[in-house]
This record gives sequence, structure tokens and C-alpha cells, in this order.
Amino acid sequence: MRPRRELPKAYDPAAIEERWAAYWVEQRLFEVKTPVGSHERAFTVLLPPPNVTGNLHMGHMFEHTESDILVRWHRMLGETTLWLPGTDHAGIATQMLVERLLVSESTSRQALGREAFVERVRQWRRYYGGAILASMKRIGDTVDWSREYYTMDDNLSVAVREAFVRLYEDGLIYRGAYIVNWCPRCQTAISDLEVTHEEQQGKLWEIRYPVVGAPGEFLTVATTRPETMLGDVAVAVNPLDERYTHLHGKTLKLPLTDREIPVIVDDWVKSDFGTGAVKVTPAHDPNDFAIGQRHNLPAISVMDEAAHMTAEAGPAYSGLDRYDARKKVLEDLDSQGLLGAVRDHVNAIGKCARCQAIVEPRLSTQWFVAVNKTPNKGGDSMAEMARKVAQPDASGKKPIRFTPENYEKIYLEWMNNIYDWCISRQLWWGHRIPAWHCADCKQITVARQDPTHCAHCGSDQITQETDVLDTWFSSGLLPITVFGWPPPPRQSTPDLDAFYPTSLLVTGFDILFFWVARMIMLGCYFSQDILMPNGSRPPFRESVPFREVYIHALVRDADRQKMSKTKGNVIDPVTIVEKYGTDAVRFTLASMASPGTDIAFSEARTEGYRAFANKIWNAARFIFMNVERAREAGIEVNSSLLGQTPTVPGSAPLEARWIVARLNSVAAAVNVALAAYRFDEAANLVYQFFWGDFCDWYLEIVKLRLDFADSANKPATKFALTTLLQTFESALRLLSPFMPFLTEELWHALYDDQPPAKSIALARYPLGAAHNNDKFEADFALLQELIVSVRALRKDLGVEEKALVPIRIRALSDVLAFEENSKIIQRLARVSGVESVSTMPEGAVIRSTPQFDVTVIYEKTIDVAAERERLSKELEKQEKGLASAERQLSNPAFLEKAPPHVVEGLRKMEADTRLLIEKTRKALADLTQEGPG
RNA sequence: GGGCGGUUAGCUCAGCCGGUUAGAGCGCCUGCCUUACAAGCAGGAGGUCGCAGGUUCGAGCCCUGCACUGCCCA
Repeated sequence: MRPRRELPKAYDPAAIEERWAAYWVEQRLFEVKTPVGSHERAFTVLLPPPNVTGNLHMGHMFEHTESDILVRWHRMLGETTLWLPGTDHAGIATQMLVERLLVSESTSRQALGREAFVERVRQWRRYYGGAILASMKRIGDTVDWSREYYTMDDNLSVAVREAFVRLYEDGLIYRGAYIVNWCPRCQTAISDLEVTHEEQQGKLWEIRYPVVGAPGEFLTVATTRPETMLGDVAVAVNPLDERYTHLHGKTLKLPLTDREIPVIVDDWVKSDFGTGAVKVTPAHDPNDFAIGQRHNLPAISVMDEAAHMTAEAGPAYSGLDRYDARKKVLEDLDSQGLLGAVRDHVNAIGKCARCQAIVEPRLSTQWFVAVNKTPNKGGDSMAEMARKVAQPDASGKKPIRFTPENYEKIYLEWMNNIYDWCISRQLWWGHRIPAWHCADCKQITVARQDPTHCAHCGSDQITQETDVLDTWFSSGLLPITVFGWPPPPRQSTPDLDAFYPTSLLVTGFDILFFWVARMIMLGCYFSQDILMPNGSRPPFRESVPFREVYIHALVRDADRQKMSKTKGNVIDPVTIVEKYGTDAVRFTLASMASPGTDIAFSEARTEGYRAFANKIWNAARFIFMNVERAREAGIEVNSSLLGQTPTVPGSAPLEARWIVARLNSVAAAVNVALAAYRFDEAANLVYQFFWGDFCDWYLEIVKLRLDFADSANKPATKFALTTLLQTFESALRLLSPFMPFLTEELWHALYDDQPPAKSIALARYPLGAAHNNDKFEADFALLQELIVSVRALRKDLGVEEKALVPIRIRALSDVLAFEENSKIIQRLARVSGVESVSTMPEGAVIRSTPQFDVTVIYEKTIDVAAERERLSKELEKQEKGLASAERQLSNPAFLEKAPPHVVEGLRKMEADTRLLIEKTRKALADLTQEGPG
């Protein structure tokens, strides 16, 4: 063993991170060949495709940190581990961005034409679309870059088309006129999920509609959107509302137009809202649309794609923007005396999630997936399948497990109320719908290959549908398409066999419905048709796209505010990474990631974890220094002894037995924590072990053993050095998933650049032994307690930091009396000599535990008042504890009902506390007697 | 309006589905440049677990109500 280089005194992440990041990619360490014929299950994770238009933000950093920790952990457990990266084409976002670019070039997509525009987007994506992928490389994500996918790749596009055609053939895709959420800025339909609702102070206007044939009589309606009245086709009232019974079946004159509209009755109308009479505009409101359907009413569109009034709105309004139209409508109504009361009214307004434009409900013809419909070929509807994933199957297990558990409920709640999914978008960028409209017979031809003739009448007057598919349609298919779907008929593909279902999906709550639910619906639906080798359908639990879903939290700023560009509180992870190092940022995020709680990202914490990295760095410097000294003394540790968790004989020094025991129990606990997605627990365990145990105690004691003098006991020195190296090497592996850069650097250095594998990420993770470590840990805890007591006594007595002082111990345990251990006490508590006595000297200032009393021999007197206060406080606490213990122990019901170990523990506590109280009282009395005042 | 979550030390959070005297990191106070580390070492202060009831031998944890707060859906 000969560490190759002197390490700089302070850890500088910038000096090593880019080098290792590049090394991991260049060496193709995390590429996975498809295992063939293996029955071992691979650990497979599909990365939620980041938006090609974006940059890495804190949310990604967090998601990737958690994913990478799990992926590295599984890989180090020896599993075939595949983390699959890629990007989706983000239809609306990308098109918006490129269109904006075109505007700056004084052109437009319309001027370019569809083909040229699409080519332009492809170009843009090639040059600028990889920002997040580049950042992923920089932060060390161990994905398999050889399998990177892009949803617009040819093979994936073919798959998307195949999926569409199959669903169409199965009767699950239809085209229909519906009210959709229309973004007048993006000029496309968007799904319900892409609309965000905001409360806003608006107004509720009352408008008087004259009753036909009853001069001077009006029916007053209330509306938040007066401009849509131009498209009214009826006024509805509740059938039970007696105020309007006399108007049932009457006709009204629609103001500002020359139309007459009927009064209809419908249960949906709430009598206590507004005036109890609601105008019905089927073309511009989803509820009105439903009423229109029920009552066979026409729908009149008074706005166009850009939310400008159409000719249908009448010559006075045609061409006006919707808000200008509102103003004018109100003015005109007012001037005709038809405007009634105006009230303030808070209403929720829908905005486009992409561009923030106010969404306009719009009647248009769109393509839908019928998620609640039984397919032609039989079997469950998509929604039924999607609900089944959360129900225990014959084996008693749920096909998909959600973490945190409550997301299962949220998921099911949505799935139970799901509507048909609008999958068409009026964009140019995306998968164009493979449907052709026939000019002659008006029928639709849907085909895998571009057709030349109508499948119904044979006409060649066919044109392709101009709409493209919702991006989520293609990303919903990813769990199967990335593995080569569609396979040849009724067969599978090697990748599907090896990797489907994937093991885990790590994602954010915000795309639970957008993406997770769609993957489940589409994944279950299509994989049911992939027959097993024996020709039967796969069991349902093998059809799900992933076995586990882990929903991570949201990263907020230090004040718990959601990060947003408009607030200007966005923390750029790359900036933070450059400042503190990737490892420190990763560790911060991991240590704060307790399930179900959002993270308030704190730079102070990151600073703390940079200090942690530095601590480990310096521990390594110390160790390497000693390896060098050992070599000079002719002691060398063979590197083949490293690489596994050390074991030590019972005859080894206490600190060696202890640190190995700690390593084992911590490693075991870390594995348990990671299995439960408790990143915070896992990180804190490693932190505590490395700093609190290894550095603060073990290293300080091991200094005693690293004696390289000629006169030294060489085998003992060599043993100490070996255990030190083994423990450190194991601890590096334990830490590696959390701090991959630092551990990679030190691991290579430890092996003098001749490590047993190309990367620590390919070494084995410490599992920890289950054997009983409690004895060594308890023995050592006693020693620690003694040392801390002496240090505290020294402070109380005002002993100078450097001074060595003798101590006296009265100990019940022989652990404290061992010759070897007294050396430890001397070094760590700066003691010149340990005297073991059977009674404590009278009047000495003493620290006591049930196990021992200790005093420091020093002439200086202590601050009597402070000491009295401390002792009194302690006594009070002890007495309180004793009282509570006595209360319980004297309660027969407690003795009868409480489990034995609790009663037992409380008895011991009671006895210990009694002893301590006695000691504390005596100390107080002595203090009063002896104290100079 | 419906649903879900949160309220524990100055701050950010744990507290393993009821069990001994409630923990951590950061911050704070005091003393130390002890040759791995001042991004450090050592010692310390700090909490009636949001409020009010209830269940229990036993409640930070379970139940009810209230207050405050966040999120999702309509």
C-alpha cells in the first residue's frame, strides 16, 4: 500500500469532480448489456425525461440525487442495474420556444411552412436541447448513456404510431366535438391537467333578458362572462325554483342580437347562486355544453382560435378581443337599460400551465382516448386496469407499491373520476396523428403505413390529419417503447424480457397524473398482449410498468417559498455545486429528504456538509501519512486485505473491536434505511459514523497504536494500521452513493491508483453483520462517558487546555481499569495518571454515573455557585425521573400490563437514579462545606 | 365547497405505526492554532411536543373539537 500523492490540506471539489465525471462517462462504466436467459431480476429505473428546453434546476438535482443514490446502492449490491436516460420532445414548450426565436428573426412558423418548421425544431434541439443531459453528466448520474432515447427518434415514433393504430382498432380512440381547454396564445387544445386555476377578484353581472310576448317583463341572469352572451342558446332555471315556474317554456329575446332563446329547466342549476337563472352558452363553457347535450341545443361559437369575436357574434363585435368585447357588451347593455346589479365575485380562472394565458373553453373537434371503455377485443378498460395495480392480487401483494403510501389514495381518487383523455394538440411539433380524412366519403382511414387511398371508398382524395399527439401520449408509452416495443406479433423483445416491468419510478407529485397514471394505463394495456413463451397472457402483476413508485418532495427555498422565476428566488444547483461541490449538495438534499416533507433548501446546511467532505479528506490525509510512515518502518499492509468489512478477534484492543462493531451496525442500519427510501436516516447514520465515531474517537485512539519506533510492538502496530485501513475503505464504500466524487478520489488514492475495480461504484456495498455488537459498543460507551466527564471536570476546575492532570476513579466496571484503556483515557482527556481507588477522597469535586465516580486532582478551586447550580439542576431532573418511575412501578396495573422488558428497564433506571441522587446530594453537601463561598 | 398533509429547541427537521428522563444538524455561549482537519477541537445553554378535552397502567405518537398553515381537486 502506498498512496500515490500528497493531498492538499483542504478539500477542493473543483479539482477532482470534472475529472471523475468525465471518467465515468468515458469508461462506459454504467452501460448494461441485456442479460439473456438470466432469471435474476435486474434493477431498472426509467429517468423521467427532462424537458429539452430547460436547464437543470433544484428539483432535478434532488430527484437525480435520490435516484442516483438508489441506483448506485443497488449496483453495489451486485444487481444488474440499469438507469435509463432520455428526453421527450415537449411539444408545446419546444414549439413555443422556437416560435419565439422565429419572431426575433422576423419570420414565423406559418411563413416557413410545416415541414421547414419541423426541421428547424429538430435543428434547435440538436444544438441546444441537451443542457440538462450535460448537467447530468457533470453531477455524476450513473445512467446508461448508450441507451439514451428521444421520443422523436424513428423507432420510438414508429412505436407511438403503432400504439395509436392499435387503440383505434380496439375502439378506444375516437374523434369528437367537445369543449376543451383552449389556449389562445399557444392556439392549441390542452388537457385538464395543463390548466392551473387561480383565484381572482372578478365581478358577477346581472343582465335582464326580455320575455317575449310580455312587454316589461324580464328574466335576470347572472354571469361572470358577459361577452359570451352573444352565443347564448337558452336560459336555464332549476325546475323546483318557484320564482321562475311561470316562465317555463317561454321564450326570451337575447339582447344585442336578433335571436330568441327558450327558458329551459335543469337540475344542475343552483337556485341560490346569482339570480338562480343561468345563461347557456354550449360553445364556451363545459357545464353549458353538458346542458346543451341534455337538451339538444345548438352550439354557437362566438370566438375564434385567438379568442377574438367571430362573425357569429354580430357585426358590432366581430373581430374584437374577448375583453374588449366584454367592455362593449356591458356598455351596450347598460345603454339599453338591460344591465342589472354588479357584484364583486371571487372566481377561479384557468391559465395555460405553459404560457399563463387565460384559457378559453372552446368547442372543437379533438381526438380522445376512451379510458373507461371496454376495448373491442374484450377485457378491462384502461382505467379498470389502472385501478387494479393498487389492489392486492392472488399473492396478496399489490402490483405497484407507492411510497409515501398516501399517494396511492390520491392516485386512485383521480383514477376513479377520470374522464376521456384529449390527446390531440393543434401543433406542428410532435407525432402527427396517423389518420387521413377522405374528401369524398368523409370517412377516416387510420393506418400503420401512409395510405394513398381511402380505406372506405378507395378515393385518392385523402389528406392527413394536421393535429399531433399530446407529448404525454408518447412519454406514457416509454416503459415499453424504450425496450423495443412493438415486438413481432405475439412475441417479446430481449430488453422487455430482461427489464420489464421496471423496478422503480422516482418522480415528483406534479406529474403523478400526467405521466405516472398514463404509463400505468398504457403499459398495462399493451404489455398484456405480449404473450409469454408458453403462449399465455402474462400475469397482471408482470404487466405493470414499474413495481414501485417513489414520489419525492418539492425543493423550496430557505424560507419555504416555492422557487419560481417570477419570485426570483430560484437557486441554481450548478452555482451551488460550483461553490460547495456536488457531493456537499447531494448530501444536503439526501439528509433533508424525509418522506412527505418538502425541503427548505439551506445553503448553511450545504456549507456544513462541505465541512464534512473536508473532514473525510483530512482523515484520509492522516491515514495516508501514516501508511507512509509505516512503510518507512518496514510495515506494509497488503491491499488484498481491503475490500470487505473487517473482522477482529476478541483479543484486539477495545477501540478496534468497537469501531468494527459500529461499522457493522451502522452499515446494516443504512441498508435498512435505503430500502425504506429513508435517505435522511441513511445520510445521518453515515455522517454520525464517519465524523462522530471514526474521526472523533477512533482516529484519536489509533494514534496511540501507530507507534513506528524501533522499540515498538510491530505486530500490534501493523494490526492497528490494517484495521484502520479496512475500516476506512469500508466507510468510503458506505458513503460512496451519497458522495461519489470524494469517495472515488480517495478510494483510488488509497489503492495507489491500482484499485480492484475501475470505480468504487463497482465495488460491493457494506451490508453490515447482524451479529451482536452491543457488548463492544456498551463497553466503549462507558469509556467515552468517563472521558467526557473528565473533560467537563477540567473545564469546571479551570484547568488549562494543555495541562496534564492526574485523576482518580472509583469504578464498578473493570473496563475502565484496563491498562490499555487507561492509556486511552490519558490521551483523550489529557490525564497524566489514572489512580484507581475504592473510595473517593472527601470533599473532592466529583462527576458520577451509576458505573463510576471520577475526580480530577487539581489545586484550583471551582466556581462554587456555578457548580451548585449545575448540581441542583441535575438533582431536580433526577428526582423528577425517580418520582415518575416510582409512580409507575407502584401501579399494579402497570406491572401487570406493561411488557416485561419495559418494567425491567424502569426498575434498573429507578435503581440507577436512586444511586445518582445519593451521589448528587453528597456532592452538593460537600460543596457547601468546602466551598470558599 | 370537497379532500389530504403539517404544527416538536432560535432555524430546518427526526422521533421506526403508544413504553424508561424527547434527538440531530445548523445557529448561539465559553475555552483552545493539541503537527489529519480553525471548513477544526473541547465543554455548554436551549423544548410545559399548536390549544382544549378524551381513551390508556402509560400519549409527542391514538380519538374528538378548535386555531393556524400548506397542498391538491372542483
